[in-house]
Amino acid sequence: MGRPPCCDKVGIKKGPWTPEEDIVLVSYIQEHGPGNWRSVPINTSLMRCSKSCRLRWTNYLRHGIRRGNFTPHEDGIIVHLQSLLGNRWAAIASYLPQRTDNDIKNYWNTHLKKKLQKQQAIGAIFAPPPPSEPSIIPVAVPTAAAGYADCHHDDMTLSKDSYARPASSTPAPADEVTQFIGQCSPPFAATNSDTFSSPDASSMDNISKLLNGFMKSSPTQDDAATNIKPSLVIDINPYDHKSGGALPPISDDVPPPQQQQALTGHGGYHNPKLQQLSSIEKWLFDEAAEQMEISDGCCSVPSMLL
DNA sequence: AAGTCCTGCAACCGCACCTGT
DNA sequence: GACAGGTGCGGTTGCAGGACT
Repeated sequence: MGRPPCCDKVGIKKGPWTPEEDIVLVSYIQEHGPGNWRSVPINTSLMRCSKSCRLRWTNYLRHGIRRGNFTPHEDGIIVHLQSLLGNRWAAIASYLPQRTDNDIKNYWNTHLKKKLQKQQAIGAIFAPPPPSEPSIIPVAVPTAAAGYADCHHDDMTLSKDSYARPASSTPAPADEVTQFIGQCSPPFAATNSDTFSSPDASSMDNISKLLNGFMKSSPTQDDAATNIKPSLVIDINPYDHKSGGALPPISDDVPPPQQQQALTGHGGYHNPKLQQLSSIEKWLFDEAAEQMEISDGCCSVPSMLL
């Protein structure tokens, strides 16, 4: 007997999610927690396959997600990590806890890749660029704070070299990642208050927006929207709000096994290099949680630089 | 103003891997 | 150890909205 498809092709809804569906999914996860995706469409009225539910949650509804408006610092991190790790978006996303792998992947494909191509073209004509010339790749914080300057300069050289490396080729050795991390020591990880205060708005905004849309689309709700919203939104993610620890990277607030997968990335479960990377990442997050203070949301700037 | 092209993003698909039996 | 089910990841696609002619 063959393995049944992940979801019946018949009767499964595809395409954009409606606010109503989002609410059903959020409500279910709020009650049962993320995971066990197979049971989600079974136990809800959602006519979606489990994968679709998981994707919707992890990429859009999940707590603590920040959307759009990538900062120059995030740009730099993504560019550099992409050069080091290749297209391991999940691994890269683990350094940016408030970004999803899909978001980063899209951003890379639509923005950063073009920037880099442009830069390469310019570099071919004007190489080497004068040090004072503003970089097309905005790696460092706008203030050009000294704390990131060290990271910045090597970013450029290393990245340039690395861009020639096919994305699918062998990722950079873990020690190269370590070096990068050591140079920059950026606040990759969100701190507690970072994640649990203002960025909450990201998730809350997501839900609020969809609720607003839902209310707008529901003629019977009208002015009741503002009254209903809080009760529905109130504790979208009961698992994180009161927790004291740093938000695990990219996890769905799930137990360690999935975190581990998120850290090691796709296909890296038994890859020694990536296992090493995983420990580096753990260290990174621990250290960052201790040292870094909050700033504007995701990639916070150390207080000393403010 | 209308039509076409381009861009960005959400979502889907297929494969790889893990886990439990 | 083999197998089946469940989950995660990366690549790709399709659509909506903006830009351009």
